Amino acid sequence: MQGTEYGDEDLKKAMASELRERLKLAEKEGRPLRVYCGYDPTSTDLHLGHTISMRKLRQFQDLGHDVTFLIGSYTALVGDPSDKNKARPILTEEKVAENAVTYAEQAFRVLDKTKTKVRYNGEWLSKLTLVDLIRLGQNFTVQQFLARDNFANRMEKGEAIYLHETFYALMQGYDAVAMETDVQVGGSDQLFNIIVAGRKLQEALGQKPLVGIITGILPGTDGVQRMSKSTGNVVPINSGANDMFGKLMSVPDSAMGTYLRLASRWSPHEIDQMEKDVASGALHPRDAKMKMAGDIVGIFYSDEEAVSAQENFIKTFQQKEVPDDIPEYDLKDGQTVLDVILDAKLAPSKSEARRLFDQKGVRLDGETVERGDIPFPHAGVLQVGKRRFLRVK
RNA sequence: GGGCAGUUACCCAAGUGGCCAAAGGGGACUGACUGUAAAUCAGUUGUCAGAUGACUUCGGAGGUUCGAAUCCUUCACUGCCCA
Repeated sequence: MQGTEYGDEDLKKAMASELRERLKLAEKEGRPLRVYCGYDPTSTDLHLGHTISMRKLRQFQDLGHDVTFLIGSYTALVGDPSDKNKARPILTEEKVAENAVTYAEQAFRVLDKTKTKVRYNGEWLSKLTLVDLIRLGQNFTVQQFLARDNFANRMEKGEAIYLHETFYALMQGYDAVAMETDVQVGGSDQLFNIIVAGRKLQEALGQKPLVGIITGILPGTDGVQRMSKSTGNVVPINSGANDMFGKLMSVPDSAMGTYLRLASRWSPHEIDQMEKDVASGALHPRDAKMKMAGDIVGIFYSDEEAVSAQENFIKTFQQKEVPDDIPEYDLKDGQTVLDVILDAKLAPSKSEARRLFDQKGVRLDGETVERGDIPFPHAGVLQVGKRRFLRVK
């Protein structure tokens, strides 16, 4: 039950003991537990936040259980109201299908491909009739839904709560039924969907209610808000080791503990020790964060790549040197510095580029370029801001 | 179906005829500093133009006015109350 977050001790105890029971039962029946976690393909890229539950799945997998990576092809059409204070725009079926393809593939950076079942919940949800849906709805009261945090908040603020949003929990609950789930993994924002909807529906339909494994929620690079694409604070898992390392280094110190606990490979004991060392001054906070970044990068890439990402980072940001692999650009006749910046998309508009010059944010081979309307002086490395580099030839 | 309130830039939000390219906050970006793309401090944050200039923007479309984010008409959307 490591790294779990129920927000309620009693619930946690109950779930832990149910899990023990369930394990015993499964052993008696000589079968592994059926474990799943669902992911709605609402964007093309998975980020670190998604992987917290995936790593839990991986643990079950390593222990020999039967793990399903469920792609919420149907639930994505509705949009989960859980993590929102706003209704999510409804995706088209084509978009969902397109996203779904890239999802599983990225998931295998964490999960064992040979032991993972990939399924789509459209498989059974598309077959439900209106009557079926109504029957499912009979198991819940409106009050139960209105009591949920997110709905209650929106209610209070006078924001719209659409009727279709309430279907989401029913759909997810039905997933559990369709797969005869023993264990469902999900973030604490899924508490209602898992513990209330899933368990209730299973019971109502004559199954043993599932055991919910509720993981903590990873904050984004701002260190406060939940990691989510729409907030723009994500650490993508597919953007390269260097980028991932850098993004992890930009996480504020205050969120380091959460990151270590949820996303690193260290045991709680090792993490406690690390925090003690930082507190006592034995370990520099910057170095602790580097260790953290290196470890997490190592999970998705390799430890070698993590080391080189770290070297790259030190070079670029601590010693302010030019990183190794940077894009190249062929200078054309008569181009000004401004032209090059716009053409290479180092700035989105002329006005913005001009501001960068005013703010001394443009350098060529380390020398500040004061204005953009001059012909490009000479070949060299053009740096815009801290992070954008271009080798101009 | 009726009544009332609302829709402002990436997000929240002020502005109720000219002093509005539009306060404030968040975010983002840049710089300084540093322990890092952390923290802190300062600046920038519609587009275009060799400055004080031009153009587009305040839900959509029309209109009144010398002049509209602000007034009127209409349409769309949201909330609340009544049914």
